[in-house]
Formats: sequence, structure tokens, C-alpha cells
Amino acid sequence: MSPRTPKQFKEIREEKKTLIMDVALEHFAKEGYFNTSISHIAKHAGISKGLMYNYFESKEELLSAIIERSMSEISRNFDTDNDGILSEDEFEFFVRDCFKILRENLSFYRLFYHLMLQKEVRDQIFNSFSGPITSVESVYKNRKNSFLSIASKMIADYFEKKKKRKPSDYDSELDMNMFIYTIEGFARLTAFLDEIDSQTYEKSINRIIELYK
Amino acid sequence: MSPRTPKQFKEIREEKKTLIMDVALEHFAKEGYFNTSISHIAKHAGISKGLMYNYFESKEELLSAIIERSMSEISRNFDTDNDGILSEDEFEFFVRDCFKILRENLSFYRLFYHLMLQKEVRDQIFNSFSGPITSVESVYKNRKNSFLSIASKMIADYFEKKKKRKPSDYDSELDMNMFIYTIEGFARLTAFLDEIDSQTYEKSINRIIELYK
Amino acid sequence: MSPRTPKQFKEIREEKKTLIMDVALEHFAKEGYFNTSISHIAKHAGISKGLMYNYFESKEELLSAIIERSMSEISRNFDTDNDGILSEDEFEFFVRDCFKILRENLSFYRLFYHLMLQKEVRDQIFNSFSGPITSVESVYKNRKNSFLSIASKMIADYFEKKKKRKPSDYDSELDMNMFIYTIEGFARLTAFLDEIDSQTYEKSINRIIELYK
Amino acid sequence: MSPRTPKQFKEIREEKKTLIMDVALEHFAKEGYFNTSISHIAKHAGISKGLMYNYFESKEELLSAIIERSMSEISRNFDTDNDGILSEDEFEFFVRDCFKILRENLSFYRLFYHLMLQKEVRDQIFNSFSGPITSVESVYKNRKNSFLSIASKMIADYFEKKKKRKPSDYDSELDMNMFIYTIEGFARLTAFLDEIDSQTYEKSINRIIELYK
DNA sequence: GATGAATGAGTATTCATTCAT
DNA sequence: CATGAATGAATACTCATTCAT
Repeated sequence: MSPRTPKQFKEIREEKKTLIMDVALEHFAKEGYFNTSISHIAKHAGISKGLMYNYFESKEELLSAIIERSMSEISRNFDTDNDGILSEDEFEFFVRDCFKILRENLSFYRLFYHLMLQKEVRDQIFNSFSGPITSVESVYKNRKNSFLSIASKMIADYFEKKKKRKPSDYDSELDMNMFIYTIEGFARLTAFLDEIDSQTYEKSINRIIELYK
Repeated sequence: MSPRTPKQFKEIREEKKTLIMDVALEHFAKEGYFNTSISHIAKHAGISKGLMYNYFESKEELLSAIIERSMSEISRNFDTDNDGILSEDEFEFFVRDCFKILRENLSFYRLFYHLMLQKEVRDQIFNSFSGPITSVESVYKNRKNSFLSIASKMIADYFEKKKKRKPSDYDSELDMNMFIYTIEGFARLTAFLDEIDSQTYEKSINRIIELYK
Repeated sequence: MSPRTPKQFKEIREEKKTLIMDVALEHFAKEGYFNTSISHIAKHAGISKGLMYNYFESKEELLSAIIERSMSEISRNFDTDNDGILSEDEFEFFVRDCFKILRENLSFYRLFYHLMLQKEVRDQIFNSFSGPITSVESVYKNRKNSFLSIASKMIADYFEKKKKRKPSDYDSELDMNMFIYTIEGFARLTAFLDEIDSQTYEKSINRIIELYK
Repeated sequence: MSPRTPKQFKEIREEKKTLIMDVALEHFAKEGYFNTSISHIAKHAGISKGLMYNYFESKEELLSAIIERSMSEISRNFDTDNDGILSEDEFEFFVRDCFKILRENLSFYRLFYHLMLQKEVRDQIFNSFSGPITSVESVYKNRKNSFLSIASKMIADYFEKKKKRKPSDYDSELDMNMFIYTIEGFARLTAFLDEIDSQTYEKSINRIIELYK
């Protein structure tokens, strides 16, 4: 009966927020953002509609929070204890990381494809979000300081560096593009698989590394 | 004074239907299916809301018709004057064809990604549609006779055949998967580009062919 | 190739009108007036929507015409070659007539019940329509000169006259009401029967006559 | 400050539901089901259109709920504290009950005639509804256990029993039919009367009892 | 006369959001 | 913090009616 401490309140708030976001992401990714009503989310989260608005200002803000959280998680999970420059081994880790994270965020990934059409969503994902990796000094000036920009930059740098190991006619940009296409396609096709076969999955990753390391 | 002939009526219908579908696809692909209202489409097509329903039973049916038309166009444009077995040169043509068609159907492609979440849409695209290429006898029995199944089959056969030209440890399935990932990723990233740089585009295609022919 | 005579034109017009009204009545009585669209009627009558409006000014006017026609037919079929005063035998004929006509106009009767709620319809049926029996001089001044009023009057007169044959405590009005309730209920229940059993039907009529002659 | 208790919520819901159904029945019975829009009902009930859908899934469901409620009320009001077998006195009570209830449910009765055309409505009224009188064991096996079936059965039994008191040539079925026609016609004509004259009403009921007891 | 494309006002229905309690 | 009744603007869809040909 003793009143909860402010800390407990905050914890409860965070828990509820997390719950709502989890449920929302699940349904957004399964039935689509537009086909999922606030009522539906509230019911499945076991709360009232009104409470939802206690935590999120609007449906759009809820979506935003979900995207932000997922992007944040993704970036946090990346091993970025380095100077932003990838050695060959680090590149391999980097790729493996990407796909580990993909598997752990399939729902989000699906939702992301669904929402790609909305310019605001693209903007949020590519520009607005700034993760914790703000230390890389070499981020291009004309790009937003987002996790994705930084990752792009790291990849670009890696392929640029790769040139040194390659014959003079090596086209690093083209090679990088091929790499990007491959991981993108692999990610997309994986995201819409009903079930992932671990063996095939691993084999594909190994091959991608073999091809582009 | 005399009433229009049935032929004239049919022409009017066909023209209007095409107009509506064109406008709808444009807006579906730009603002998203769910954010595009029938009113909006009607206004931009310069017709009344009611007329839309003279041609399409519902918004969903309009979408369906658009998908079907695009799939039909795509399949019609494929050079399929062959036995379903691709020689090396034909494979090259096939890949080039794919990307030519992609460029000509960017709007549809975007919409397609947007709608991937909806199972019914996936079903329609992967199963329901049967284009004119029904002559390939070797289509797997347990697959629907759709254009996409046939294309998949042709690709699978090509990579299987490729084995003969390759060392004994050649893993055709893995190679095929890499190929599919690459074209898929290339397609997807291209679809969401604001503008396509023809040179980069061609270069990428050439490289894909070089890598997987 | 010779141009049709005005008479032929008129015949064609009448035929088409009849066709439309027949089809409309059929569907109005089956699916209800409000659930039957003009398109539906036109399609089933094998004509265009536009042509319908060539014959009838509106859907309501079509309904009106149907009611008028049915009422007219009904009144025409009544044996009214008399002075409006029913002898006992004539009463019997009158009752039999009523139910013969009912059987021949079941669709209309059903529709009539459906529309009873609409005051305009009740008005049209009870007041507006004036059949050919305008010769009965004794029609109450404060009633409209319609077929139904006249029939009511004839029945009222009959029961009034019946008094002479009955004991002094005979309540002709009450008896008449019972008669009216019985035929009304019989009519209504018959109208919504899926199929009429002729034997039961005749037996009921005979009994009604027996009871109220 | 404290939120409403579930009980309070339930009360609000019940009250509003009742209000909506009352207003809807009133207007359905006056202007007809098809001519009464949800907007119209909402306006007259002093609520928003949206709220209606908080209580009823659709206009049709609202109608259904009204029918069910009326049928339930009607059956509840019948004195059925007996074994389903009517003595002569009980028969008299039964008839008087019928017409008391009729007077109390004139709106519903009018609506009922209006909707008779719709097969679904007939089905709901004759079959679906099962009131509390489920104790009568002799309900025919092949009939639904609805209030109307049970009432029919009780009447049929009564007339069958009446045979014993009557001469050998007494046709109980015919007599029963006459009875049913009379009450049906009386009910129908009463339902569409602008105003009921109590004296005539009572007199008619007395006469019906006198004739068919 | 005859056609059916075209209109637009009207209707049911949905759903994010607010708010009294 | 929590509830769910209440709102209203938006949306898909219908259909009687008009009109150019």
C-alpha cells in the first residue's frame, strides 16, 4: 500500500511501453500498419485504448517509436568498438552481425518493406535516426549522422581499401554494389520466408563473405 | 443521333478502364494503396467516384486488376519463343529482359513491395496469374502454372545445366541463390531510387551477367 | 421497311410497359421494393436503364403504375354488373371472387403488405384509385370514390341488410368486422404461403361463406 | 476521478442500447426500415453515428436485436405457468393476452409486416428465436423450439381437445384455421389503425372468444 | 426509340482521438 | 494511472437519374 517510488513508476511505464510496442510491431508486421487498428493493439496488449494515448501521442508516433527502437537495437548490436574502419576479419564479423540481427528482427524488417513507400518512413530510417555511433569523424559532411550512413560509409571505405589487394582494373564501386545488392536481396527474400532453414541460411552467408571479403 | 455501337461502347470502356488503372497505379505507388482514396483517384482521373464502380467492383478489385495487368505485360514481354531451356546467350537476354521490364514497371514494382505483407497479394502474384507461357512441359507438377513459376524453373534448369561446365565441387544451388539475391536486391534498390543513372544501371547488369552466366 | 403506323407504335409501347411492370412486380414482391434496383429490373426485362425512363418517370412512378394496374385489374374482375347491392348469392360470388383474384395476384398482395408502412402507398390504394365502378350512387359522401370504398360500402350494406334475417340482438357491425378480420387474415396468411393447397383453400372459403353469408 | 466501475459501464451500455433500439424501432415502424438511415436514428437518439456502431455491428444487426427483443418481451409476457395445455379459461386468457401484447407492441407489429417479404426476417421470427418456454415436451420434433411454434402447438392442441365437446362432424382443423385467420386479420387491421377505439377493440376480442372458445 | 456511360447525392461503416470519471 | 464511452471526419460504395450519341 505504500506509494510506489518514482523509480517504480518509471519502470512500470517503460514496461508498458515496451509491451505496447511489441504487440504493435507484431501486428503491424503481420496484418500491415494500415490494417491494424489501435483498438486491436490495445485489446491484444490487454490495455485500454485510452492508455495507449498515455504512452504515445498518436498511431504514427507509435510507429515512429517502433522504428526508432528497432534501429537503435540494430545499431547497438553492431560491434562498433572500432575506429569505423573494417579489417578483413571485421568485415566478416560485420556481415555475420547484419544477418544475425536480421533474423532477430524479421518482423521489423517486413514492416520496413511494407512502409518503404512512405517517404516519411524512408526519411526516418535513413536520416533522422542517430544511433550511438557518433564518434566516427569521417562521416561525410553532406550526410545525416545516422547509423545507416555510418554503416554505408564503413562499407564504402572497406571496398575502397580492398582495391589495394586487387589488380589495377578492379572496380571497387561495382564490386560494392554487387555486395549490397546481394545482401539486400538475401535479406528481403529471407524476410518473407515462412520459415528459415538454418543450414541454407548459413551457407548463403558464408558464400557472401567468400565472394566479397 | 443513332446510339453508339457495341464496339464504340467497348472502346470507351477499355479506354476508361486503362485510364483509371494508370492513375490508380501511379498514386498507389506514390502514396501507398491505403493512403490513396477512391475519391482521390477519381479526381485525378477526371471522372466521378461512381464511374469507378462501373468498371471495378471495389477498390480491391481495382488493385487486383492492376496487378494482373502488370504481371501479364511483364510475362508477355519476356522472350519466350523457346523451349523453356536457356542457352548461355538466352540467359543473358533473359537477365537483360528482366531489368528492361523492371525499368518500365518501376511503379508497379514499388507497389508490389508495399503490398508484399498482404498474403492475398503474394498469392495473386505467385500463384493465380497464368500468363501465355503455358507450353513449358517441365513445370513442376506441384506448382501453379504461373509465369513466375516458369521463370523460376527456367533459372533452376539453367544453373543445373551450368554444372557441366564447372568443376566437380560446383554448388549450383548456392550459385543460383546468389544470383537470385543479387537481382532481387538490385531490383529493390533500383525501384526506390529517385532517379536511375543509366550508366550505373547498365554496368550493374553487365556485371551480374558476367558473374552468373 | 414501311414505317410503323402510330397504332403499332402504341402497341409496342404498351407491350414494353407491361413487360417492365411484370418484371418489376415480380422482383419487388420477391426481393422487396427497396432492394430491387432499376438496373436489376432493366437487365431482367432485357432493356436498357435509359429506356425504363422512357416509359416511367421514376422508380416511384413505376411502383405507382404497378399498384394502379393491379387495383384496376382487381376491380375490373369483380362482378359488378349490379346496383351495388348484394343479394345472398351475390355475396357468395363476391367472396369467391375476392379469393380467386387474390390467388391471381399473390405477388401484388405480398408487395402490398411490404409497402403498407408507407403512408403514400396506403393513400394510393385506399383513396387515389378510382376504378370503373363509379355508378354506385350510394357511395358515402365523405369517402373517396375508390374501388375499395365501394366494396366496403357494399359489404356494410350487406351486413346491414342481413339484420332483417337475424334475431333482434344481432350486431351487424360486429359480425361484419369478424368477417373482415377473417378474410383479411386468410388473405395475409395465404399470401405468404410458399404453396397453396387448393383443397384447404376451398374449404376455408366455403366455411367463411357458411359463417358470414 | 476514479474510473467508472465495470458495473457503471455496463449500465451505460444497457441504457444506450435500449435508447437506440427504441428510437430505431419507432422510426423503422414509421418510415420503414429502408427509408430510415443510421444518421437519422443517431440524430433522433441524440448520439453520434459512430456510437451506434459501438453497440451494434451494423444496421441489420440493430434490426435483428430489435426483433429479438420484441419477440422475447412478447414471449415473456405470455402467461405460461402451465403445462402447455390450455383449458377453456386459459384459452380465453391466452387470447386476451395476445391482444394486450399486440397493443403494447404496435410499432413492432407494423415493422414486422413491413419486413415479412425478407425471408431472413421470417426465418428469424419463426425459427431462430427461442424464448423461455422450453418446458413443453410435446413440441413437435421437426419444428424449432421457438415461442411461436409452442404457441401454435398449444392452439392446435386446444382445438383438437375441443372436439370432445362438439358433435361428431366437427372439423377442428377448419375451426382452428378460422380462428387463426380472424386473430391474424384483427391484428393486422389494428396495427395499421391510426388510433384504436378501446370499446370496439374489446368487443371484437370478446366476440372472437365467444366464437372460438 | 434505345443504349449504357456518367453523375452525384446519399448511406453504411471505420477508426484515430478525446475526455469524463 | 486507467477505462471505455463518445465523437466526427473520412471512406468505400450504391443507385436513381441524366444525357450524348
